[in-house]
Amino acid sequence: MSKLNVAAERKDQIVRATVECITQFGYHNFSMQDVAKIAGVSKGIIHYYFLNKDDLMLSVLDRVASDIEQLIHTDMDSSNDPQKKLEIFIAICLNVVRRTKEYYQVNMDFWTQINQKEEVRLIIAKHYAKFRETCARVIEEGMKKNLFRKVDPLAYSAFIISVVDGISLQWLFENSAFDYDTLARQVTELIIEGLLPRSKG
Amino acid sequence: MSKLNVAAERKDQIVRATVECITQFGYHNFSMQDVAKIAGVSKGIIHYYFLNKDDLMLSVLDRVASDIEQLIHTDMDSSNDPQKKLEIFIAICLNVVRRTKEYYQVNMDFWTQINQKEEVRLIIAKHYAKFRETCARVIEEGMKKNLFRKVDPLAYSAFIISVVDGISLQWLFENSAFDYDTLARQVTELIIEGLLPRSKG
Amino acid sequence: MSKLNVAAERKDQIVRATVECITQFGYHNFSMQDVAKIAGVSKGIIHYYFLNKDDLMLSVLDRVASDIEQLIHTDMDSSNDPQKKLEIFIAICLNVVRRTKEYYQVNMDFWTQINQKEEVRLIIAKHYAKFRETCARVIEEGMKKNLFRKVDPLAYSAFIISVVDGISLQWLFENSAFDYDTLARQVTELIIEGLLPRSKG
Amino acid sequence: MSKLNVAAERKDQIVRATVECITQFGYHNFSMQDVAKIAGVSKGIIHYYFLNKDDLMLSVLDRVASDIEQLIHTDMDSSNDPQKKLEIFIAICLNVVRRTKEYYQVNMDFWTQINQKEEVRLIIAKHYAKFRETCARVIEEGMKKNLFRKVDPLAYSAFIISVVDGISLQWLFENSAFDYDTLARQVTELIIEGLLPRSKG
DNA sequence: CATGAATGAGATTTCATTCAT
DNA sequence: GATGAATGAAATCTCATTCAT
Repeated sequence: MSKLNVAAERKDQIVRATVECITQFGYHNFSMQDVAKIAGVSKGIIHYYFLNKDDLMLSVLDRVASDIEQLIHTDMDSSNDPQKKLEIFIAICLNVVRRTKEYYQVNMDFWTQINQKEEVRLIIAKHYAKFRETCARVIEEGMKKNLFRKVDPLAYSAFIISVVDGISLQWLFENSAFDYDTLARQVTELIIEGLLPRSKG
Repeated sequence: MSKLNVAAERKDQIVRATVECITQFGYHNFSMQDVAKIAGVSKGIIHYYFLNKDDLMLSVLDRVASDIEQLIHTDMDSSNDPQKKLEIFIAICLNVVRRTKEYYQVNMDFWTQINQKEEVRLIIAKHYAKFRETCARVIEEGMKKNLFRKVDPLAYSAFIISVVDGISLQWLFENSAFDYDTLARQVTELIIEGLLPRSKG
Repeated sequence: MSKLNVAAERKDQIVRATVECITQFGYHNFSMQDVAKIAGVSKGIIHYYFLNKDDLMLSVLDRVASDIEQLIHTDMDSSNDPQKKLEIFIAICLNVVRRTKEYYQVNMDFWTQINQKEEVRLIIAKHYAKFRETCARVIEEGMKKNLFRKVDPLAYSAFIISVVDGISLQWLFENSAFDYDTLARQVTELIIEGLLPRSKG
Repeated sequence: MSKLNVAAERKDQIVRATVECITQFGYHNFSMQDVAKIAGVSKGIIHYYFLNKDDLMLSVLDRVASDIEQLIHTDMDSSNDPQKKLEIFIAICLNVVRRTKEYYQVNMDFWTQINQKEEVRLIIAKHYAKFRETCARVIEEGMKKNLFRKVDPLAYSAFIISVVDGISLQWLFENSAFDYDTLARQVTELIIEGLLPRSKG
């Protein structure tokens, strides 16, 4: 393995260990020592690959965000029908919190940093912008094909993402508050209905 | 001032200083010393009134949650029309994050604790349950008056709250991502539309 | 009740509460607050009656020491035979640790202070001197009556007290290390034997 | 120096500094800071080598106890005569408090912990059990050789140790209360006499 | 590259003592 | 006499970061 790959491998190893730490001990309850132990490396080497803890955390954020993104893109390309695509998008987003509750929480942990660390805010903002973009392009496609009525694609995307985030949150707080699958079906229907051309009264 | 009031006053003073600390330094970046300085009291007295930092934080959560609740209830009672009431509910919720961005963020900071501290999770869950309940009762009223179509009131409430939470979040991450007022109008319309009786095709 | 009595009563109340605290929480693990709560008085009043915590502790030492002393004197006066008297003395001393294990431990807790607080050392020294004196006077009486052989009364007293203290200690460390009553009988016999006139070989 | 030795050396350094602190400031009147200063290391490193203060204290107890033990064993093996051996045992024990007054006091300081910390009690109990064992084996040897009369070896050992502990204590409280050497000779004689076969009257 | 011993700042918490009421 | 709110010093312990090896 080349030197470059060794470095990449080590960094990955450490980032994964950090994610593990966050999910296991909580965002603010783990030490570099914990990361080192789980990664199976020495404490010193972490500071060789990462400037400091903040730097490491930013790498974690990047990793978590792109993992979720990749998840979505992979599945969405399986259909050509805009409505189907949207339904898949919503379904995947709604499933993230259930399939990888920890990942969603790690992600959420970073939200609280936006006020103190502009860099974190920027990454999250970029991430959400991408999401809206992805969603908006599908809506535009549907509008072009006259399958959807005329709406502001980005605004409607923000609406869609709001719903999935909001539902995920409420479920995290109390997962017996409602039947997740039923609610998922209902909100998907509402979202799609809102896009369909209005029948003349 | 009577002794009883002194205690209440002091507790309030400390809780307010803590909120100030969270908004200023971040949830995990302030010390009891900071609270003491901002509250204008000694470090020791905080532990006289609060068992420990956790206990203090729970008081802060309680305070923030009930402040938001009160805000909503006060304004909602100004109308008798279910649709109007819902519109007010949505408007207020959507305004919380803008009028008191700090409050919303402090509130959000607690979300990340739900995995580590069951007590925090329970308080937040209770808080959201109340919100849904408030919302659901208005929907039920609208259904009874045949103004709304038949829906599951609690599920639809979860949906409404999802939207306002999700929009608020995205706005926090990047408040130039969309025009807040326009989006607010649009999602309100979508939410209300989803409740209105369907016109026969 | 006169003012003087009120003061004495309060002091007694506080000293007793302190003894309770030591036995319950350990010599160094209780606060003035604990004393106040158990005594049923306010924290402030303790400092009215006692200069500070050290002063209070000295009162406790006095109390504990004289309680044990009184216990011994009361029972020893029941006989006139020097040998009987000594046997009673030994029996009572050996019983202190079993009847009031806590008292013996509180007493012991002060031993560790002798290096830091001369005043404590003096009180304990005085206490032990009294013990030896008490014992020595009985030995002298026995010698005068030709019941005991000629020994140094104070030295032999030190020996007697050594035995009862040492046995008590070992029993405290592990009360299943030996059968206490059997050992008590044996050492008593040895002590008395050591005092009896030697049979000519 | 190898890394393994560095750790051992550092631990030893810290334990010795702690003993120094106890003798100088008293068992409960020294801080980790004090230990650090005397050991010439940083505060942090103590917690690197010892889990916490309790852990450090247990190491100190271990150290003190085994030091005393070693002292005894070294000297006792110089004779083969059971009576001589016992006399040496008694002499050494009685000398510990004089030669290393501090050591004896540190040891004593732990006694007061037996009620609060079972682990401490167990170590002390084990320590005393060893002492009795050592002593008992010599007595058994003397009995086998018909030099001593028939006694319960462990019980008599408890008696012997009682005497030396008790004498040591009284001397600590007031070292002018009696002439130590004279008393030492007297009690040794009494102890040995108690073991010799009784002359028929 | 890699280790882990070492540092020292800083956090939470406890508590004897004071003092206004 | 009596209260208990308030203080502030001090203690233990954690941990990111550095650096000699």
